[in-house]
Amino acid sequence: MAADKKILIADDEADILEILQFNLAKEGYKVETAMNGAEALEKAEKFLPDLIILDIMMPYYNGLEVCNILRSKSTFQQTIIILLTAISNDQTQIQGLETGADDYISKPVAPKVLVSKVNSLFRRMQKDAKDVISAGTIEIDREKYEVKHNGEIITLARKEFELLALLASRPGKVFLRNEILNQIWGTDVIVGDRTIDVHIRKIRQKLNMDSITTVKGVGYKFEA
Amino acid sequence: MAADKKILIADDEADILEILQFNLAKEGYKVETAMNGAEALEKAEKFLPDLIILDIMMPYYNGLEVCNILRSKSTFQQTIIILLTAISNDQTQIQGLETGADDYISKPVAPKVLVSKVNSLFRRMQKDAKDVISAGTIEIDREKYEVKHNGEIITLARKEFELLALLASRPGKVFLRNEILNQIWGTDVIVGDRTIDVHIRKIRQKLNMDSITTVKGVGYKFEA
DNA sequence: CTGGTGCTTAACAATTTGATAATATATAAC
DNA sequence: GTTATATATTATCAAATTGTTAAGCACCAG
Repeated sequence: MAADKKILIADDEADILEILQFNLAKEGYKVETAMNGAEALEKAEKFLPDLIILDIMMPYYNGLEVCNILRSKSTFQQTIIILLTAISNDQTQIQGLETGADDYISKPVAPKVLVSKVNSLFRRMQKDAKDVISAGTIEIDREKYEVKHNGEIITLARKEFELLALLASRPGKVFLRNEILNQIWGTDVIVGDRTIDVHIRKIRQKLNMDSITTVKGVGYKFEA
Repeated sequence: MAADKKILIADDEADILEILQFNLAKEGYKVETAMNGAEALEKAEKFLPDLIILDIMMPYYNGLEVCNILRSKSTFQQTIIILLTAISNDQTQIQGLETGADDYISKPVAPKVLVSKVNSLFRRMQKDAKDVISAGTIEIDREKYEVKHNGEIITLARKEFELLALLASRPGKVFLRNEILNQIWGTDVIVGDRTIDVHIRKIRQKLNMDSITTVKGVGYKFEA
């Protein structure tokens, strides 16, 4: 379940660090630790965690500062950040949320609470995350206009991209030629019969795999 | 969590309105509703929502029109706008972005999807307001109007700066040409086709690196 | 008034894309 | 197995898109 997600914990109290580390590691997460703000920043850069837990009260950059610095870097825009606060003071909590933290937990921390919060944050972020279609070894990101095959970026021209995105939007479904024409070329543009074939061919060529199946007399479908 | 953010929903179907309203209110948002375009405009002025959800197909000004009108007023420049579209047609989606919408959701809408999209948009917008963006070796300071590349200060003219800041606000995302025009030149100014290219060229020249990628037929994107 | 800067445009070059035609191959029907 | 039909493949060309350069205008500081 935890699928080797990486977590960085920063707290200046060694015993708390240990308890949290133990409990999260038990869940299957890969955990690194830091004892102050500066170290947290350093390790974050190297370790590239998916989630970071920051104690607010730490030497050399406190938790809020670290959070701020991280959030200003594009690398950490998507990283989940949880703040640990000793005081359940409203001010601090609000400040934390303004800083861009995703959640906060007030000390003392019950390990069970932390673990379940971490799990649920991962679940939530996954849903929220992004507008990408992923099917098998292929990932299609509409926003970035980018297709990845086994992690490798493949450059598709506009029509090719749209065609693939359309087919992949519903894996398994057979798209009639007319359906494809309407969706991608619109109803007022008229193109010859072979045009679709040619684009399909180019996609197959570039993806270098047979993920697009021809259903003769009907249309095409995408499958992982 | 939702910190009394205000949301306005406009749709002519009463039941959809009710479902969405219920789900968003449950999350802690303050929700108002409108059943047509004219009413949406009216309520927007009074209620001053932080986020507006517009069905595209509505009587008395459709969603696209309402979006256009709102965006032309300075009051609503910062307001988040989501379009609801019945058709998953690319054309409509692209038109929506060109009109200045921040996102679109295709019907039928799963309440959970909407809620998480709303949450993530609020989070994203919060980040975008950041004064300092840093991506890779580049640092952009909105307040000082200053760009640093490897610590070295690079002087960009205003339009150049704004263009770079826009692209860098979401590394990886492809900005359509019209999206760029709306964001930087506004909806009422009309400039020639090559203007964007020329500015892009100057930025590339001054930064002396290929961090801005052309996606032919679509737009430009910034990458670290 | 003058020189400099920023913004836009026009004109042209360079590039990429998408569509088509022509031909080959595959598939289903008979 | 042959024929008719649908799709695959390939090369080619026109159209669309972007890159580049230089020039013109507006504006501001000195």
